[in-house]
Parts: sequence; C-alpha cells; structure tokens
Amino acid sequence: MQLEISSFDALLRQGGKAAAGSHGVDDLVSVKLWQNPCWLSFRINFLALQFNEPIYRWIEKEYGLARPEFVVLYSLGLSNGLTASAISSSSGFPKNTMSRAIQKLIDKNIIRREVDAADLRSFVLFITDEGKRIVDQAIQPMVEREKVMLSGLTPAEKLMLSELLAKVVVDSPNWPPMINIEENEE
Amino acid sequence: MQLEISSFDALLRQGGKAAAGSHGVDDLVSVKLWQNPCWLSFRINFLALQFNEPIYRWIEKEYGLARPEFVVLYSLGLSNGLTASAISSSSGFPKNTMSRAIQKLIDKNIIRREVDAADLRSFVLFITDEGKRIVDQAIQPMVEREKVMLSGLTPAEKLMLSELLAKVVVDSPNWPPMINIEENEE
DNA sequence: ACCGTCAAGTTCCATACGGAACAAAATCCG
DNA sequence: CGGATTTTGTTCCGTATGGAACTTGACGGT
Repeated sequence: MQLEISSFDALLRQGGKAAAGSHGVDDLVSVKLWQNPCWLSFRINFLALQFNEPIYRWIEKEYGLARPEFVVLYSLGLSNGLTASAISSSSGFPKNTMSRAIQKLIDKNIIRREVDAADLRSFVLFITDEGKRIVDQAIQPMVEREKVMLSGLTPAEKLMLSELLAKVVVDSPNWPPMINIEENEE
Repeated sequence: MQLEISSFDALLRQGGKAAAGSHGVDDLVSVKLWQNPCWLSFRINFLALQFNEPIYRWIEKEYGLARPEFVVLYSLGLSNGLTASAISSSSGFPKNTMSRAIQKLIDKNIIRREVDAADLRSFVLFITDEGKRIVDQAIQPMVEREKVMLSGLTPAEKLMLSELLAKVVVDSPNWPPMINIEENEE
C-alpha cells in the first residue's frame, strides 16, 4: 500500500490527532498542531519555549545569571576546560555574546580562564567550586521540568522519543546549509 | 523486568547512541547529546535552532520581515481573523513585541485590522492579498527545510516522531507552572 | 447601576543582542 | 621563509527586546 507524497505529508502532520482529542489546549495551538504544513518546527519551538521560559526565568531570579551566562556554565559543567568558540558553536549563540557572558562569569568568580599554551589566541575555561555548586543546584529543577514535560508518555514512548530526536541531531552535519533557495541574487 | 529510576534515566539519555556512531557531529554536541541529564531540552533547542536560524535569516533577507512579524503573518495564514493576544499567547512572544510587529505589517499593507464590534478593546487581524502571497511563497523553503531535517528518518519513524511530539504538546496544559521550586521567598 | 478587578493593546525605557569591523595569533602555501 | 588567509576573541554601535506602567473597555458582584 503506497501513499502519495501529499497524503503522507497530511498523515504526518495529523500524527497523534486521533489519540488527542481537543483537551485543554488553546485554539490556535490546535490549529498550529493539526493544520500546519510545518508541523515539526512548531512542535519543536513550542516545546523549547515551554522548557526555556520558566527555567531561565527562575535561574535569572535565583542566581542572577542571564541565559548566555548559564549556557556557558552548563557547558563547562558537562565538559570542563572548553574554549569560548566551542561553546559558541555548540549552543548557537554568536561569539560576541559568549565573550560578554564569559567576562561576567569571570567577574563573578564562577569560572576561571587560562591561556592555552598551545594557542596564544584562545583561552581555556574552567568552572570554579562556586560555579560547580550553582550548576549542581540548578540542574535539579531542569531535570524536574523535563520529567514533568514527559509525564504524559509511557517509558517506552520516552525512549522512542529520545532515540528519534538523537537520530535527527546526529544527522544534522549532513544537511545542506540552505543558502539561496531561490538563486535570484543581484 | 523493572529498572531503577536512575538507570532508566541513564538509558533515556543514551537513547539512540548505539545506532549513531560518532559520525561528523561536533565534539561538544556529542557530549551534550549523550552525557547530559537534560537530554530533552538540548535536543529540542538544538533542532529548533537548526530550523529557525537559516529560515528566519532567509525571510528577513527576502521579504524584510523580522521574526515576530513573520510569526504574525504565518499565524494569520493558518487562521485568518485572529486577535493580537491570541497570536501572542500561542507563539510565546510578549504582547508588546507583537503589537509593534502588527503595526509594521499594517504599514507595509501585509495585514489589515478591524475593530471587534463585540469587544471594543481588541482588533481582529486579516491577511491581505499581498500577505497571502508572501506566506504562500515563504512556506516552501520552510517545508523543504523540515523535509531535509527529517531525511534521516524512515517514514514510520517520522510518523512516530510526529505523534510523540504532538502528544507532549497536547499534554502541556496539565503541567504545573513551575513557580518557586524552592519556596524560600523573602 | 456603580465600583473593583481583569483583559487588550500601546508606550516608555533600560538593556541585551548580534552584525561588522577589528587586533592578534596561527596556518597555509608557494 | 614571508605574505595571504583563517581563526580566536574583543569592541563598537544601532536596533530589537521585553518588563513595567498606562489607557481604555469588559465583566462580575452586591
């Protein structure tokens, strides 16, 4: 049984509609869920927002760290001894924004930096004890938030979601950079 | 067979690692994929960025519309006759940002607004022919981008991903608003 | 019908953001 | 080896952003 492209696309964006009902969710959100040619980007962006907004608001209030600063801190928490550009490219923030964030973190004694003897242009960044303390604390509400967001899925579904998202991320280096869809360049 | 919480969490964040290998993907991205207690938010944010960044850059260059403006336009393309606050709440942009975006779109004759006779405070927004033309065009690279991003998945996997994401979004109204994780309020 | 509360949009303003230009160091290459 | 090119990080600066205060209209209760 072979579906045409167009009806498979329609099937895709309707994914999960049957199981859902129209419970609780906002009208326009419903439309953007079920009648949207760009189903992926809406769902992804919506969920990113649902995570980021409360979490970064709380981190700002609790620790006085803005989002770029916390991104630096979190990255170092995962892998100490990183360079500014590594953090910048993995997080998507431009490097000047990272530069400022790093300065502030140094001033606050949350991270520390050493010149890289092998490359005098770049600095290697290390988390301080104070910094380590902050990430360890802040991570708790973050995982809690994720747990809440996933609470509607069964364990098997969570695992499946994790695998599928990871697979897409891993594939990302193969994507064309999307320069000039239409080549009308003057 | 019952897993403890902690080892199931570990399993979750490793989701898909076996199948992946360490192909192409950046070092720090690998770490954030596989050694990250917040696997969901990283994957979601990463993918959102991979979509948004090139798309909105292109839309800005092609049509001179900033992201909030295009969000308004796109929303009206899906469901004409919306109100500013509806768009604001479904998209996550604050209402003053939406207000400015709407003004600009009106100036550019891309949308039009009428006072709501039933509620004199609010305006109902409509897309113009010019606006309709723009969304119809701009949607093409957007769906194309999504197609590229999903090209590493089989049709069955795409469908599964669509269903799982939708299920999570539909569940979102049930989530607690995450006020005051720690209740040390002074 | 009136007053307090709430909701829709706008305006004000300080600030963070990100593009572009820049300095310094590394790398490439003939 | 020496000049062109790339890479790292910082600085400059115009602009978009979003919190807060405000205006106007709706709504709910007594």
